[in-house]
Amino acid sequence: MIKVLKLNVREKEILLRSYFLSELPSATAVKIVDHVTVASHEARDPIFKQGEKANYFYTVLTGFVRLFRLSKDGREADIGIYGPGETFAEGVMFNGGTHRFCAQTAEAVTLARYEVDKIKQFASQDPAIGIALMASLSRNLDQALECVADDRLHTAPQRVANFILQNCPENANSARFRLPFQKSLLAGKLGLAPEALSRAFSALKSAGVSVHGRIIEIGDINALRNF
Amino acid sequence: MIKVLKLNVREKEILLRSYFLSELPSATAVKIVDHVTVASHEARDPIFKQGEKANYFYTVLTGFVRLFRLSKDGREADIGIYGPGETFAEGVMFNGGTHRFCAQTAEAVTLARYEVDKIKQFASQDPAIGIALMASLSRNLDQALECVADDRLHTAPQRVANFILQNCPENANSARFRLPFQKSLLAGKLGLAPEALSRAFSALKSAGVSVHGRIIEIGDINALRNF
DNA sequence: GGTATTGTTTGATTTCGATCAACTCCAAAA
DNA sequence: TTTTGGAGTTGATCGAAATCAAACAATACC
Repeated sequence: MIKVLKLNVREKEILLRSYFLSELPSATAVKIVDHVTVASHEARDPIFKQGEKANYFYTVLTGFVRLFRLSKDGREADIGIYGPGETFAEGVMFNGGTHRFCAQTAEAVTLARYEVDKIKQFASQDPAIGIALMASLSRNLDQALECVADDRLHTAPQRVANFILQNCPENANSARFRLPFQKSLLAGKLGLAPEALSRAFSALKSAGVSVHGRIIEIGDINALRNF
Repeated sequence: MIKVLKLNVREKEILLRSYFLSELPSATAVKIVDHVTVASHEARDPIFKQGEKANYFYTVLTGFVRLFRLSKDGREADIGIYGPGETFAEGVMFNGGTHRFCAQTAEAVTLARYEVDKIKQFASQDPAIGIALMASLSRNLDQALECVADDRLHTAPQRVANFILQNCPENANSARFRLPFQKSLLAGKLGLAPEALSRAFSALKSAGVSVHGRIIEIGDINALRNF
């Protein structure tokens, strides 16, 4: 069940700090925010399906969203997980207006929705909007290319190590953080079966990684870099 | 060895028909073309390396270019092959000005080079230029996501079948075409070792695919779709 | 034309991760 | 408290593709 609402103050703030809108002069950003609607989704809700006409693209306000391809035989492959402040499906503005992938909430989620037609119109008038959109597209493109390279070069434990390192500070040599979502979601993001993720965590014990529920502790960050 | 030259008439035409510039009103496209330089590369030339400062992005005029990640231990993973009319590395305009990947020619190649600073300036004045760049970014983003999904969902023979189908007409049920580049390059593009590509072609014999050098013949396109 | 070099195929072996099945753990509901 | 269901782990097996090695084909070079 989706509920469509107006933005509250808190949501406006998140949105203005998002990767997309934070690139813009604040007057421009505020103007765009005025045309945004908020959609509130329950866990496991479909947001759109591949093949559907695309009327919106989205920025996540709270929660996490899973973008995936559904194959003929019903299997799903994740191609991206998007969290607060991240924008997804902006590509539909330029690829014929049809969604190429499915999107689903991983949990309860609130989304900011941009109407494709309106934003297109804004972008054709103000170059700054195009530039902000390009920054978002570039970011997503880099992440996708990074993902291909990571899949092709690294084993499961190495990919998990890379993910952990992205959540560690640069300077310190030990760290601890909490996974922001379920392990099964992380497994999908890394292109692994849940069993393989579990085994990868076990393999990383020898590199000083210990896992308690969603809490990850890293004893020696440098050791992990060379795993 | 790189040679930098001015554009000749033929090259101008290819460029104006490229995915990037063909989105623009022709007056605008011509203005941009005036600021383009041409670089002529030999086979196996590096174009740029990951970590380098990025002064240009590129459209291929002739030949094929390989974009890849180089891992710590010296292995390479292809993340994209770009041919005539295709633009690559436009992302550097928005990600801090550093190349995240390596690019190398697969054979003798001529490239159109866009100066990042100049195009940024143009884009900040004319919204149409930003829109054309977004179209190019979207295209590359979609391809990258498609690649992740294909890697994760399909076996080697299925990925090869998909590639073949992309080079077949929609309507007919048999076809024949010539690979535009070496099989080893195709293997890399599909994330396979050359041996695996060879074996995949063998496996596709049973689906009516026969290979003679670079010539691929498909007896029953529909059969291939369900492989 | 012959020879070196590079690209491709084929065979044997190994490794990684998927899959299937059983079990543990935890949390929410009755 | 007991029960139920979902998430995660562990074990055993299987299959796909990498790797290593060698033969073979095609091409460029002298």
